[in-house]
Amino acid sequence: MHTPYHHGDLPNALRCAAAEVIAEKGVGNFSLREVARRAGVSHAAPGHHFGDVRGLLTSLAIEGFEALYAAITAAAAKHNDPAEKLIAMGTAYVTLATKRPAHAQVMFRLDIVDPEDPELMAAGLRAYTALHDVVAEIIRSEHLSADADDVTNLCWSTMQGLVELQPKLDYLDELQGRKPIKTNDRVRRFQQLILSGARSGARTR
Amino acid sequence: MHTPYHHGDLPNALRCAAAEVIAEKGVGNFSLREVARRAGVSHAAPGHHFGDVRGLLTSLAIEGFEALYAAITAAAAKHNDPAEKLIAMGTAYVTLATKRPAHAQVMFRLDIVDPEDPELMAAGLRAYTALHDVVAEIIRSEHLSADADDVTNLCWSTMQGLVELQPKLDYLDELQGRKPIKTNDRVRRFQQLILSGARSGARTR
DNA sequence: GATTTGATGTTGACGTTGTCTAGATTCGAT
DNA sequence: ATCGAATCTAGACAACGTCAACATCAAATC
Repeated sequence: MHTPYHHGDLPNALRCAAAEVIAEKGVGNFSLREVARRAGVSHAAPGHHFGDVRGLLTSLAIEGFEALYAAITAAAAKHNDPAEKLIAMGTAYVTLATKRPAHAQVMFRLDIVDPEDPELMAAGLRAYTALHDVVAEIIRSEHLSADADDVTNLCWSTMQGLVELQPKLDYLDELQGRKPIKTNDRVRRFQQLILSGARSGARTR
Repeated sequence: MHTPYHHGDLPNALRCAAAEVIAEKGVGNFSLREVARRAGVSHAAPGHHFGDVRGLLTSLAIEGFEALYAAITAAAAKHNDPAEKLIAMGTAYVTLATKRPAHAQVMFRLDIVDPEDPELMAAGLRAYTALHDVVAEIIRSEHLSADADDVTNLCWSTMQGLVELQPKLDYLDELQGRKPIKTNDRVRRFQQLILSGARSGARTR
C-alpha cells in the first residue's frame, strides 16, 4: 500500500473539493481545511497552488466563467434564429448555475475573489461578449433601434438576478398557490418580454 | 467617568457595527469579534441578542428589506403615473443598495442568514407585494395582457442582478470607452425596455 | 550515477475566530 | 430586601488560515 508523495493533480482535486464544500454548505461556510481534508492533503498544501483562500476561490470563479462561456455558446449553436439563440443562452446561464451552485456562488463575489485577476477578467469578458454578439445580431437583423449594450446588460442582469432569486421566486409561487414554473419557461418569458421591448422601438440610445 | 454596565441599545449598536464592518471589508470577511469591539462590548455579548452570527446577519437582512420597502414606497408616492412609479421604485431599489452595501450583501444570502425566519420572510414579502401592486396597476390601467407576476419577477430580478453586477457593468463601460451611465439612467432604460415589452402584447400568461 | 534545484507536500506554531459556560451586574417585580 | 431574568464579562476550547521550517521527489545538470 504505497501512497505517492506527490498528488499528481492536486489543483483540480482542490477545486473539485472546494466546489463540493460550497455546494453543500454555502460559500459563507467555506473552510480551506475541509477542502484539504477532502482532497486528502495537509491543510497547508492548497497554499502552494493558490496562495490563499482568495486564490482558490478566484480559480473557481474563472472555471465558472469558462463553463458559462462553453454552455451559452453551445446552447446558441443549436439554433439559427438569433432570438432563439438568446433565449437558449439565457436558459443555459440559469441552468448552469443550478448544476454548479458553487461556481455560481463565487463568480461575482468581489469580497472573496480577486476581481482584478487578469484571467478572471478575461473569462468574464469572453462570456459577456458572446452574449453581446447575439444581441447585436438580433438588433442588426431586425433593424432595431435599441442599444445592444443596454439589451445585453439587461439580459445579463436579469439572468444573474434570477440565479440569485430563484429559490425566493419558487417559494412565492408556492405561497400563492401558483403552479411551479420550470426554469426554462421562466427564462423564456423573461427573454420574450425583453425582446418585445427591444422590438417595440423603445429608444435606449 | 462611569460606563454603565448595560449598553442601553446594544442590538442597534451591533447592527450598525455589523453594517460598517461589512461595508468596509465585504460580508465574506465579516467578524463577530470585530463587531463587538466596535460596539464596545465583549466578544460574547452579541450572542445574547442574536444567538449566533447567523442571527445577527438575519437581523441585518430584515432591516434591509424594511429599508427597501420604505424606499420603494416613498419613491412611488412621488408619482401619479404607475409607469413612473415603477421606474422610481427601480431607481430606489438600486440606489438603496449603493447607500447600504452591507444590507444589500446579506439580504439574499441563504448560506449565512436564516431564510425561514418568519420576520425576514414577512419583510421580503411586503417589499415584493409593494412592487407587484404597482405592476398590477400598470397592467390593469393599460389593459395589458402580460402577467403581473412575470413582470414583477422580471423587474425584481433585473434590479437585483443590477445591484450585483453594477461594478462589472461600470468597468465594461470604461473598458470600451463608453460614457459612464448614471444609475438612474440605467435603471430607467431597463424599466422602459421591460415596460415596452409588457405593452407590446407579449403573451406571458 | 551523483548532485542540484525547484516544485510540491507535511508539520507545527501562532494569532484569530465563534461558541459555550460560569460568574457578575443591573433592574424591575414582589 | 429579595428574587429572577435580562444583559454583560471573562475564560476556555476547538477550529480556522497563514507562515515558516523541513521533507520528498522529479527533472535537469554535471
